[in-house]
Amino acid sequence: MRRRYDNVGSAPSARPMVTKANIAERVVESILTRQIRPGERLGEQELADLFGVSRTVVREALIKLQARGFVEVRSRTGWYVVEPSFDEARETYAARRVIEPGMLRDAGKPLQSVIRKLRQHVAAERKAITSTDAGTRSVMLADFHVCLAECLGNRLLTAMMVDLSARTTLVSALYQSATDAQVSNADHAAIVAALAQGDTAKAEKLMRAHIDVLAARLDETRARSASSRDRLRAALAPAGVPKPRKRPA
Amino acid sequence: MRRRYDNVGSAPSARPMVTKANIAERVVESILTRQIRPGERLGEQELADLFGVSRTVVREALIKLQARGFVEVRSRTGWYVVEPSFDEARETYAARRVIEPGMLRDAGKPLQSVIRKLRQHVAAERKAITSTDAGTRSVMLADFHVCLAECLGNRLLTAMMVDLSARTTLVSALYQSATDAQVSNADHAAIVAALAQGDTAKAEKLMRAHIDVLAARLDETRARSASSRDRLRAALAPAGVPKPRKRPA
DNA sequence: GCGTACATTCTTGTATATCAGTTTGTGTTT
DNA sequence: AAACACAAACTGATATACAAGAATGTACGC
Repeated sequence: MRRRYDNVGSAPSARPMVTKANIAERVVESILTRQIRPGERLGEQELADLFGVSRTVVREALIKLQARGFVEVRSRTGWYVVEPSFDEARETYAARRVIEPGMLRDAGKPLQSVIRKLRQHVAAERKAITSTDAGTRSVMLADFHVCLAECLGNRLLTAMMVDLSARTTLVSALYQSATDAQVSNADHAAIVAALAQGDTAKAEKLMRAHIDVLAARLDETRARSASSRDRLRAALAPAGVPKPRKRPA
Repeated sequence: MRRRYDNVGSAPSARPMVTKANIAERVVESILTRQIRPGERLGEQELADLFGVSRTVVREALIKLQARGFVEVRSRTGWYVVEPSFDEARETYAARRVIEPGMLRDAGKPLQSVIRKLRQHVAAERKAITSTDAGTRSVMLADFHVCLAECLGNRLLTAMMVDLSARTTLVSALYQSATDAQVSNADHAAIVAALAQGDTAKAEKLMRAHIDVLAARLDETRARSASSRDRLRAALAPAGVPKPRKRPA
């Protein structure tokens, strides 16, 4: 029988000793990389088997994610990644429009080290854009905003930005086509530049514009959901669309 | 044996059918009314007995509260209401300074019904001030900020403000003496007035000043904690303070 | 008297068992 | 063939059992 702390110390790690924090983290990561889409089902037993723990641990992880607004539970039916409504999608960007420029406004003259770190991030973004992996790319772009919060040194706001990032990814999966990474990267660079020269007002303005551009790309008609119901509605469009012929026999 | 849904419909309610949402809600309420102080212990079994449910339900409620930053768990020792550090206290106000004026900025010209509701709230505050109950009073004042978020119609930001309110209460319990309700109420009134005449810029400014006043009242030396360790440090001051004489016997 | 080892108790952490609602498949009836 | 009734399987919700660690009280050795 496998002991509990197999992988502590120098043990060659039988299995990675999964905790509920790990599970929650992995789910959030998968949301960010779009490996998990809105509406996707996350069964307790399924995850328990996958991670090799009891349903209890999985359940507690899911409850945490529920509190952060990433999943919801339909009683005796299943856990599902949330599918923000179009209204909620707008509210997500509205919240970011409130918080992010606000952070910059109160930033003061950032330290040299902060500027450096942000520049590094923007450079990393640029490099990532050439990479073929669309997942990495969008994670990188989203992470800029978290990085910013982190750099400005408020843990509360950073946590909020982490959650807003993931939520934005979900929203984007539902209501936006692929975003232009080049443009976003340029925006980020401009914001950092303004910050570097101490012009927080300008940085604030740029950030607002940046978010508005993103929000403007919300497309209500898109809504290609992964949930059975909404996906159905999209697939079984009531009229106008040419349907494939019925199979002869 | 008691059936599960005794209290639905017109049943005279054997017991109130407590869910984990109820428990979490009650704890937050108690934090807001300062019936529960930072550092206070919340044993799983204790709460389970109190609410008449199993530890499982209590535990899940606590995990939710943990995700919202209200409680923390020390392994195999117990759950405790968080005691924000002085830095975290400042960050709490910093976050509010970012979010609340930002909300007002993006508010646009609020609807007449919104103005009315806010005025009602401010009036209710004024009335509550004369009440002797200090708990009700501070809950009311804190709720203004939530009410504002709610009125401006962003559920995400509202949820954030709810959590920030509770957190502010905890911070206040640790690092602030009783706040001047009169002043706060007047500030709120002024903000609503500015909002009513469509001057969001002014409202924004007033809000920033209001929060700054609150934040300025943070007193690091105060820190009268309920946690054993910190309370000890305060009680057993190492030197300088006159100590009561030893008992003769 | 003092310090340490040990045992007891208390608390959370994890797993399992049981309960109850939802969904879905099937057979029956009309 | 369609509608309905019913039953079986599946899933989360809750309670309980047990394990493991932390804190504390106690007895022992010095």
